[in-house]
Amino acid sequence: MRELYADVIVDISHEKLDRPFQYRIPEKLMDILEIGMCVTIPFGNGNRIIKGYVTSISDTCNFDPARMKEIAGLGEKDVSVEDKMIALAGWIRKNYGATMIQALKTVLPAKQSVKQLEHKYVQRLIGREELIALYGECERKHQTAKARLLRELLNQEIIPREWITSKLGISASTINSLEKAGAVRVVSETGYRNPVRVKTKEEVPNKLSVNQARIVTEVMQDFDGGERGSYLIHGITGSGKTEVYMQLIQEVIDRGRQAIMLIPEIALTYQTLLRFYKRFGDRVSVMNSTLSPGEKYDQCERAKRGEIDVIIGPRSALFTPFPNLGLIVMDEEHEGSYKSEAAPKYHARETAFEVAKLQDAMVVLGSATPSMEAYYRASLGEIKLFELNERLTGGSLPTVHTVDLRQELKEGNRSIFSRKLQELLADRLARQEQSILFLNRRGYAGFISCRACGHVMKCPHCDVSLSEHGNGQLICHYCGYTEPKPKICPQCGSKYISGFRAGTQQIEEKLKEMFPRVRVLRMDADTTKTKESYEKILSAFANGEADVLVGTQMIVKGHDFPRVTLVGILAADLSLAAGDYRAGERTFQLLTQAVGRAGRGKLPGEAVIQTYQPEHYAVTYAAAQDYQGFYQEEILYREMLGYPPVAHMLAVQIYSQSEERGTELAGYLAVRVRNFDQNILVIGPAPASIGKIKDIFRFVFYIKDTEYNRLVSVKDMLEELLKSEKYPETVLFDFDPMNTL
DNA sequence: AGCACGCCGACT
DNA sequence: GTCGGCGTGCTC
Repeated sequence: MRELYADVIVDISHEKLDRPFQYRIPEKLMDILEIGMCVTIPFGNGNRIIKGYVTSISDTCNFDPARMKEIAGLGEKDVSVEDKMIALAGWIRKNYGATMIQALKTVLPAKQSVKQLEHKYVQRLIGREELIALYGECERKHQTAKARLLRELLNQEIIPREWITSKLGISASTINSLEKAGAVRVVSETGYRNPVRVKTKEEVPNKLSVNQARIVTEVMQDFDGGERGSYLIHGITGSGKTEVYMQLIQEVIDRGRQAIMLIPEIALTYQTLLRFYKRFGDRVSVMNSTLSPGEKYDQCERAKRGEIDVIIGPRSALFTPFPNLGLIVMDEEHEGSYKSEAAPKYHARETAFEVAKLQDAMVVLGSATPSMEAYYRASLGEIKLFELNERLTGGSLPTVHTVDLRQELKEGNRSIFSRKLQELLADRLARQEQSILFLNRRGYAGFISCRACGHVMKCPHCDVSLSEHGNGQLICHYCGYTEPKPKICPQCGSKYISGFRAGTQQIEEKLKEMFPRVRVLRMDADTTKTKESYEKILSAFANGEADVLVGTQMIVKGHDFPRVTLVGILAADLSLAAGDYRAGERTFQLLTQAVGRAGRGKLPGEAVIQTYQPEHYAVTYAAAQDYQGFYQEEILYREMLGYPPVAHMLAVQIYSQSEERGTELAGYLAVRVRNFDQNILVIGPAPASIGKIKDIFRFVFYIKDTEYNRLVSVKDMLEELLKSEKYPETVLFDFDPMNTL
């Protein structure tokens, strides 16, 4: 008979206990117990029974077997918010692959900072006379510790506990005995800091249009009927999705429930926040990556106590422990930043469905360019679809010109601006209207190569080309390695070594050559080191301090510029060249959103899409602003090749310091998968497309199957294998990866 | 966090 | 000697 052991974390909030303890699994639980389950265990010298959670199960014991205790039984589950959160961590671990500890860390706020901000105080409960009497008694009995504390309490009615234990050198047992005698009380006063100063609430619920109101009514009808559905609002930019979200949130609050508002990190601007503060006042709070762990913990505590009704934040806001959650809204649902980059690589959309299920809430997704996943689910009827087709401001969709760059070159135009774009730019400058030039950055960083021999300057630590920066330095965007730009080619000695000048800086320079008096603002990773500078550039442009805004990805999102009447997309198809299965989707989304930037105000807009592949469906449908058309064609392609969302995919990534060991392990794991299930499709292994980052070699293989759960069982098998045969390499799992590069 | 253990001064 | 307050350290 095989013995099994379980690692259990103890349900006591204290640093010293924040680690697993190993317990023997009793026979009756042998087949039932799973990772993530709640158990009761005897703990400490008194063997008092407390609650704990199973973080892993193994057949080896790492503790003196003679002293190891047995699990007492199963604990009650799903009562408190915490238990639901831990159940959620278990679900994440199972479906995305990670250790239970990692999963718990993503779901629960950092515990270590608890004691710093949850200030505990010792408060005097008895009157002055009584205190003096007690003090005298202690003095008489030579109870020095008590006497010291009581003397302090004579001057100060309430003293921070921390100060007592450190400065006065009095231990917990002394405080305890005084508490038992009824002389003092320990109170935990939590002085919360709201990270954003609360603005006064101005009641300005804008009147909803007929279409907007219809959505709210239908969703709330379902809700009141006891149905907890999922919804997708497909609304073009400017159609007023945010108003619908806010009204839904209000309705949910009116029913005594709380709401989570998910927003991509980059769109979490002060403007957006302000709208919510104005509507919900101090009942709304923000979660964001710039908050300290302590502040994040504060927010969770406030939510738990029912001091707030709404939380706004990026994907991590999903784990806010509301006592009575009613609604999760996910704006810009297609955004890639909703997928976690670190293990567990969970997707906030799928996780939101699970959170909603656990807490009896509903999910509302919204996007101008819905993800294939969301629209596919809608087509299966799993999600209710709403369309918002009209711009509230009355602005019309821009006229789009598609320019074939090959044709331009043939006709002798070697500039980065097509003749059409030049013409329209000149026209806008003359009319004093604003323009946006958008550079599709992917693979477009100005790399340096030799014109004589073709040698490309690469980072010695990572398998990527170095980019040129303004100051004559070459930099690696993965590890930050820099070196001076060489004068001659290190390969052949030719002096004709130079960059393809096409970064945002070069565009700015070219623009100034062409229109000497043009006022340009540039926005890219260089000019927006801080969040502040990002907002500063945007508001400067909104104030009309420049004629042209040049930038990458980030200018496409958020922010409304009513005076922009021209958008130029300089190289539309560079993201198509990336060659992974989401390239078409990403390109379509980027182009649609970029085009949508033009003509947001009263003036009609125009857009120029410059491309080498004008016939590509992602380009043509984006130019026509035709989401349906794009979806139909793209889903066909996904179906044919068995890609998500029609089928599912698991990327197994192997990171190793040694090239041979990495290759060997990747090969071995792939073979094990093939043997595990003959019918499953395994692709690879191969070195990752960036084969080396910071001197760590990267390998990857892919597994495809129509059933997600089959991939989960493959992952379980590999996790088991990796645990029993300890390897120094890191293996990560990525389900339905966002990119396969 | 809670509990036992062991040290040390005080008192029968 | 023993009683009891009080700090220390451990908990599978």
